[in-house]
Amino acid sequence: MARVRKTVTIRDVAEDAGVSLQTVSRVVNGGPNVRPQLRDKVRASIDRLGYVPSLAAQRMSGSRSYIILAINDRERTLADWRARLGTDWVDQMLLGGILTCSQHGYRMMVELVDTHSDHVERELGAALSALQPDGVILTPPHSENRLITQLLAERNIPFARIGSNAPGPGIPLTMGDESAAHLATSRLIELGHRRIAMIAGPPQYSLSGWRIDGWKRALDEAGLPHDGLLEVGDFGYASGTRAARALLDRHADLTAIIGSSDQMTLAALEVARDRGLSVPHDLSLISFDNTPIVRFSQPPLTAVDQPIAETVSRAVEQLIARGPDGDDDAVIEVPAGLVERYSTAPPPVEAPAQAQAHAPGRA
Amino acid sequence: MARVRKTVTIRDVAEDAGVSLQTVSRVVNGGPNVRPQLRDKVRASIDRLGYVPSLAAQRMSGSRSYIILAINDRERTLADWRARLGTDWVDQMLLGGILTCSQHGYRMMVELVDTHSDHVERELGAALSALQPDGVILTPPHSENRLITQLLAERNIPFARIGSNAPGPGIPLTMGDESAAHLATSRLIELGHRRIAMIAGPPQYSLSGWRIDGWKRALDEAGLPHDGLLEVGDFGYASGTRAARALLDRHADLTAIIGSSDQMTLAALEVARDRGLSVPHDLSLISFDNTPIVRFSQPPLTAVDQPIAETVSRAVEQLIARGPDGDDDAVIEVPAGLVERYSTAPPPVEAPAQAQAHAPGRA
DNA sequence: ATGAAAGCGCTAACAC
DNA sequence: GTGTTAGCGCTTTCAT
Repeated sequence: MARVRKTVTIRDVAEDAGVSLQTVSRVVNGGPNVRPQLRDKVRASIDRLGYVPSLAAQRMSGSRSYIILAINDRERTLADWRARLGTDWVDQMLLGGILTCSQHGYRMMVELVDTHSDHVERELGAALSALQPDGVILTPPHSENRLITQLLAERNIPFARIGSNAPGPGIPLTMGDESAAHLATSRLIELGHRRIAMIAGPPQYSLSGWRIDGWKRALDEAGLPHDGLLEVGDFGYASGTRAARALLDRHADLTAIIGSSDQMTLAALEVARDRGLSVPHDLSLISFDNTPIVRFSQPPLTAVDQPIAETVSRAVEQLIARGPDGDDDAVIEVPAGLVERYSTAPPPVEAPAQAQAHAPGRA
Repeated sequence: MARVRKTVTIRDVAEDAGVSLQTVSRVVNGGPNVRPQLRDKVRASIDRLGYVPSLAAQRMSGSRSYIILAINDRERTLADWRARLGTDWVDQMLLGGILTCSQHGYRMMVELVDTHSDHVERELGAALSALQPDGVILTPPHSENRLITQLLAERNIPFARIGSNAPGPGIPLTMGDESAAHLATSRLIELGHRRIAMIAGPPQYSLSGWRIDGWKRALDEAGLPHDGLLEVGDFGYASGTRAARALLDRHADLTAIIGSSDQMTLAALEVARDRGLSVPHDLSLISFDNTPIVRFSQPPLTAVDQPIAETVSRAVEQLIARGPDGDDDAVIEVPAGLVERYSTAPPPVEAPAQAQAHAPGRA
């Protein structure tokens, strides 16, 4: 049994280069006080031996762990993965997170923690103790969970709150939900719509409120009404169905709906189809999220695109740059964009015909 | 500035319980030689203090790192994430991986490494040195990359090869590609098809060949021809378009195509549409992968479902169970299933009408 | 069945 | 500028 090739350690490099451990360490970490000549020599040894510092050892010696931990809601994430509906939130997080982390020599790990559970603290605490991350990224609905933010603050671990702009510890980042909703609503108004409804997300999410605010503001600015035009869902398909039905029942003159999630908007599309309403000719739809499937619905949905990758990337940068101090004040806003597809058009000239028979699609 | 609450270490527990460090360690790791009485006492202290061992320290002291590293092709993965086509390969890996890892007290990390690059060794070597994972999961095309498997074998790190059944080090796992292709083809034959083409994946992927084998076997068993009915793509959309056109040009009597990826099959669907061929009435289509979007095409595609989560889960279990030894022999096969949707039907009674005008969909 | 001692690979603090 | 010393938190020996 051939002896397994031992791991190359800092000691090997030191010997090879004929210097002390400390010098190697300094070179590796770009520390000062190393003569260029020696530095190059050490570098050469490092390359030749293929030395890479052990994360564990670095962590042990009291320096950083070089780990950023991204925390997602366990229940929702698992449900998304299992449903296979193409929700690519986690993928986009990884895209932004892994790339930016690796640029700084960090790694990103993802952890699922249950919000609803009363053992959030245990769960999260365990992850923190085991991993000892240098930074944590919180996503809704964790971003504003007091138990979580307090725990992080107590342990003095820098963290980012995505989808939260509340004061307090942690770096707040948003995707400009108010502006995005305003933008979407304005676009609809521009197209000529006067009755624009919104299916909002659940109130536990701050961004649900921001989107309502943006919608209302655009309506107000145009002197348009919004009473009775708001329904609240839970981001899920079924709630979208309920909401769309209620809205359509209540307002015969409704010509546009903004849904606060793809699933709810897709549900609205289905409700419209059931009622013989053509989208976008009788009813315009704008969605939030812009997950892959809205490009494949009939018609493809106009949607507000959440810049998740970019936001996570920014969060990582902040976490790494700021380190353990806590200048948490300015909210970082990464603006969302509006992707226009085929679910938006000018409203019908007359009120939409009730259940007009229209060209049958398949099914 | 209040002193940050120090991390709870094994020493704290030892003091609290009035025992030695070693005893605590034994309790934590389920070691033998601890009186139940003492064990309970220690456990109580652990709970009270909320002690969780530091991964880094565990790793340092020569025991396991409790990390499983999943390695994906950098280029392809980033392309998928950026394209936002709903490819959920990584999500499914995480679903299977994270859950199974956490059941055993492990964590999963994902790393992107570039196959094509000549610095595979450096890239992968660096990740291994930094992370020192207890196990590695390779996915195609890495699974059969000699540079990678050799490196892993040399370093004596247990690894799983997903999508590879070659002999050699590493635990081989497949998703039964031969059987799946056979199943899909048989189903088509059962429906009455006699001319069944295949658009295969690139030859660098073993599974491309297996799928061809399964298709041929089913054809042979039914006494059906397969000459001229095979085209090779690269899994991408454009290659699917090319292949479908070639196939349709060559065989006026073609009534079914099996595509070795969703993108290629979706491309075939588009080609059929362009030629006025109705799917499934003129042409049946079966896809491989079953990513979310094939449920939303018109019509939704019948597809072979790759049990990625389950396969990764099995890989993790093997890695953890086997440890550093290497009984690498039996191929573990996690069978794929066939999800029947609406792209498959009996072939037309006559040869399909050339460019028959059919009900216009949107666009 | 339990404890004491040594050391994993690295960096911070302090010499020189 | 560079080397030496001490420890990080844990698990291994090895005693007892």
